[in-house]
Amino acid sequence: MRCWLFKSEPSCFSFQDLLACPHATEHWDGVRNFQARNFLRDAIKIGDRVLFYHSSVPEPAIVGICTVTREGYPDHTALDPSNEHFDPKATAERPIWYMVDVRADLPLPRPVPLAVIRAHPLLATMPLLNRSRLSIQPVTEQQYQILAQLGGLS
DNA sequence: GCCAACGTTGGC
DNA sequence: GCCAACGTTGGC
Repeated sequence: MRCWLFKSEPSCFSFQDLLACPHATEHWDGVRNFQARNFLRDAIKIGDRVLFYHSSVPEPAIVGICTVTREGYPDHTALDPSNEHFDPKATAERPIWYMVDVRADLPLPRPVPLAVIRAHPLLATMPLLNRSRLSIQPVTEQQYQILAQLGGLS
């Protein structure tokens, strides 16, 4: 099972916001980092698991589990001049930026704080800890199992 | 508000 | 293609 971690500032879009969407499904748009774009466009597949991380809050933490419901497709917000993520270099023919759709599955019974992740030897290698700009990042199966257990699942 | 990390831009 | 400057993210 492939697994990913998606970061979001809850003041912008929270896990609770995702849960409240119709069918709990929403577009994950607005990503403007090439490495993250490559994951969205090429690597993330339907059915992949996603850990939802809240950043820029007093206690940053992984707070919920999601599933990918649609694979990478052009991020239309890049073409909309009125959108805050507008990119004048993007065109319909060469979209540059991509997004996926995700569905919220369940909140973690016990959110896993960043401090706990940092303190765990097998989690301390996660890009989360030293790649602050990477908002979409891969998680190994082993890391996922550890995080699920720390989060109160299984 | 400060600062570390690091991606992007642009001059050469 | 190198590298300095700059901008952004995000923890604290």
